[in-house]
Amino acid sequence: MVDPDNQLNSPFFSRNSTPFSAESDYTLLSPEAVSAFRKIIWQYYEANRREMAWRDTTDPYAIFVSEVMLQQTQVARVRAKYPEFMAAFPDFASLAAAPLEKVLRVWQGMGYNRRAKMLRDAAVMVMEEFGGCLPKTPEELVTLPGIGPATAASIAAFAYNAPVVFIETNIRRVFIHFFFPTEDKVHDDRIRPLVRQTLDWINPREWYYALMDYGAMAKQAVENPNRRSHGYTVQAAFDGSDRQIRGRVLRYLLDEGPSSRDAVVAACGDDAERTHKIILKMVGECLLSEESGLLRIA
DNA sequence: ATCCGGACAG
DNA sequence: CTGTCCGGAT
Repeated sequence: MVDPDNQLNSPFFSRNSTPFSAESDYTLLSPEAVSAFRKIIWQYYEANRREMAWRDTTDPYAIFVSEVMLQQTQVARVRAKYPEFMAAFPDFASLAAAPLEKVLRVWQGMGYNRRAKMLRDAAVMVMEEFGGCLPKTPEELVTLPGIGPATAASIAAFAYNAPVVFIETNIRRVFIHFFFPTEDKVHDDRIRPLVRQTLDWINPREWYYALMDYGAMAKQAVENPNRRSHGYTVQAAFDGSDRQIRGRVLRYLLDEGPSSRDAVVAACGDDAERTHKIILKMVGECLLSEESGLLRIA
């Protein structure tokens, strides 16, 4: 599996040993590897724990907001926005009752604006279908809009200290770095059993904080191991992209209020036909609506 | 100029 | 399974 002459960053592979329990079984870690791995992660965490407002609480709403914000968004940006959002919408009831326009206004700068709509819609669903109480199991949580497998499991782990197994980018990076140091196109299906075997079943909440902090550090320390994950892709440039136009359209309507489509098209893009299509798509997503000739935040 | 990040629709 | 969705940092 591993070229013994390769210089490896992972401490788990040497000339004559691997962290796995059998030479032909790369799914079962040896007990020694499990405890050595845990020790590395815990020791790092003890010395380098990252402080975050949403780690100081187990309020399900606070965790829920933070996890949606953290989707596709780095910690630094969430840190800056989170207090403002929580002050504006302190609980499920206030978020559920808020007009989308108000939510998007607070959301500005976070990007991927559909998240803000789904977050508000999820709050409505919590109020109406779960009696104002966030469900506890990942199975129920994924039924909420904007909550996929990773976010559902994160919420279960952080709000309820549930020993769930999940993978997000920091976790993936740690496991690829330590256990697949020379492999390419590593599937999450190969990582998940290792996450399960190394999980701290008593304190999954702190364990996942520790894993994520280590993973965030690891992308600075070594060439990002996630480039060797199966799903890794390089994104198209932002400049000149549809995403950029969408961002402009939204900001224009927030600044100017309901406007004619022509005014928005003129202000937000060079190619009128293209901008038109983008606007129509946003209407299709119920981010915008159009009535009596005026385009507005839905 | 390049990098980073989960959900969802087609 | 593949393409789409944002913006700040570097």
